Amino acid sequence: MLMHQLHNYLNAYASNPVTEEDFEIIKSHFTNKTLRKRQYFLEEGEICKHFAFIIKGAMRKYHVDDQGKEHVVDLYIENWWAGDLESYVMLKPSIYYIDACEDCELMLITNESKIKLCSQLPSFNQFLLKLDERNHIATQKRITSTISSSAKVRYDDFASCYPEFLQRFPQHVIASYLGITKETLSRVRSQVS
Amino acid sequence: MLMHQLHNYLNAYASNPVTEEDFEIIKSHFTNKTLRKRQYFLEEGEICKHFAFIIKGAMRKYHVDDQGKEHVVDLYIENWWAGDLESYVMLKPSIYYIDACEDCELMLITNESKIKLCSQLPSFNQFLLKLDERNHIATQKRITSTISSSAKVRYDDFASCYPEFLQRFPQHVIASYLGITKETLSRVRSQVS
DNA sequence: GTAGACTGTTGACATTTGTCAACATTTTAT
DNA sequence: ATAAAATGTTGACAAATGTCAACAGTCTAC
Repeated sequence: MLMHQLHNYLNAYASNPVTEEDFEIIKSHFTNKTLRKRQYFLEEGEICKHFAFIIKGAMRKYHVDDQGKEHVVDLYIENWWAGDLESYVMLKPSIYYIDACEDCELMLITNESKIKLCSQLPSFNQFLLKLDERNHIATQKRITSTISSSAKVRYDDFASCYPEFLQRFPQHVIASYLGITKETLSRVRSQVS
Repeated sequence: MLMHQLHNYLNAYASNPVTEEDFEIIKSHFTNKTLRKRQYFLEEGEICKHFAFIIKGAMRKYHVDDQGKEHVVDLYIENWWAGDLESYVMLKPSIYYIDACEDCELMLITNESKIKLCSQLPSFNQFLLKLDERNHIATQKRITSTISSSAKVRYDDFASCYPEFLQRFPQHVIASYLGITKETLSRVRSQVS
């Protein structure tokens, strides 16, 4: 049963293990969903009603600008969370698309369920705090890298930090995530490090 | 007494107001500090023992690369928090500098105090969660802008989003925050919007 | 199995941004 | 009061990256 993957994941971040009973409570707040490759989880203009815990598969979040160009903002694989927080908590129409880059198995949770879970289980609340912390740190690093480094250095950093992502996402998606064109990425890759 | 500014700030983010008694508890976990312009709050290699709530003044966080160049990662003014989360929670030497861009009055809190406060007062925990949420959303927008837009558009967005910052920080600091040189910013500013 | 989409590479050239140097003003320290 | 540091602008040129077009290989849907 794939559900236990979330249990393992929670335990990896909790200060003390999540009991079976607590996990039953947690489980009851989630629903399951599968997505085929290239299907949307969220489209621009929609409200992001659920956050998705990825059991299996890969997804990306991107923004389409006024010239119709896609800009990849986030990449997700197993054990990550996908969603648009601003839309989720403020009930605002999202400016992002989220779609599946591989067939996906997801566990979904609404904001109401999340809030209920947080008040019911302080450990779940703590877990979310830690997650935000970790996310904040990673994002800070990404910004530092984006404003400080050349395309080549950014790619090399990305490749050493997330080697698995190179196998899971096509190059033009990674290029967009790094804020460069697919042509520049192709050229940068052919240079020796 | 400047302390009440923190109280107001907490109330602005709490789902229900913080009582006087609760605020006394909160206050007891903070210490005061003043910084003169250009003094360091944190230097590279140090562990960030405190987070600072800014009562008055302006600060910046920056990274110095191998070529000795400064890259501004964050700008802070009144009612913002300054610190390096990664160093703070993991007790790792920081790679950042944080210094005062104006004379500052700060309220400091250690990580132990923060943790204690969170378990003592669930409302303080909730408050931090909301703050992280808000921060996450702002950071997401910054990344979207950085990877998607030209120097001119990034500056215009910044100027309309944080007009006050233009008055409080010198141009070369803002340029660095936007990931461009001061010369490019100077040229971009002289173009009509 | 075939047509069309998706992916990745390369070349020629354009555009954006950076680099370096010079200079003028303003602010700061003594 | 004065020298030094910080700030902001401009010009000439260089480097990085983007744009557009052509092409080839792979995957996908029917």
